[in-house]
Amino acid sequence: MAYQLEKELRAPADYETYAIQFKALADPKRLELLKLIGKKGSVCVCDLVEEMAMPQSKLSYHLKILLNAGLLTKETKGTWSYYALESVEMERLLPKQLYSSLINVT
Amino acid sequence: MAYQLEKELRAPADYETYAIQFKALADPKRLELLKLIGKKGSVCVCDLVEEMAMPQSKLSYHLKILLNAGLLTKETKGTWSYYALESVEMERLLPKQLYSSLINVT
DNA sequence: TCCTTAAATCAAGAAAATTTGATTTAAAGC
DNA sequence: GCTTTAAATCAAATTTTCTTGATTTAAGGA
Repeated sequence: MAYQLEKELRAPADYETYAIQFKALADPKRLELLKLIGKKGSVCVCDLVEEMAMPQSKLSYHLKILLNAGLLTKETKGTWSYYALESVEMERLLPKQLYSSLINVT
Repeated sequence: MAYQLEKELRAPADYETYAIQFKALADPKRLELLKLIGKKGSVCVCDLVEEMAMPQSKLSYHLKILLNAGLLTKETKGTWSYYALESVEMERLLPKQLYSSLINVT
């Protein structure tokens, strides 16, 4: 009974988190972005601007969504920001087939 | 070379499909809805209206999104529509922890 | 300090998703 | 045929998300 109650209380919060993560993934452009980052390992925004053919502010917007969802890490060096996949979270969240298509693309 | 090309051509379409499915999952209310359907096994809309405390048109809207994403099945009997989880697709798409929280909830 | 470059943020407009209540469709019973 | 009930659809209003271009922040070099 206490166990059931605990489950009921915990579920909605978990769903919030999942919803944020799925929302981040719910865009073909952001999936492409993840793939590109996965392929390069660690990339600065300026490189992504060229490769994604996107304005810089737009890219920052989408990177922030992925970062907030816990799917990316960010490391700042000087004026550069380097983004990389948060592989543990990605692997936990994504179906195998998709996950392996996003990393180690040769 | 042909292999690489094939991958390039196939990827965007796959991302579209994944985006549709993740979008369907990107809402706490829809996740609750999936859980309720999973718990009941097979449910008509009229029962869901009561349990989800939602207007009927709103429910139909969300059910359609989940159905289009391939996450639900629909079977019509007379004037009733019965919805159930498309378990194979759900299991393929969802992280284990989430999947098992949505089915067989006692 | 001044200038340059990289990246984040902001504000306004555009587009997409959601909500609402009313209407329509369609099956079943009388 | 008429009525009732279940569910889908529609149109309008609202809310959320996305895009754009300009501005701001912050680090590094001359």
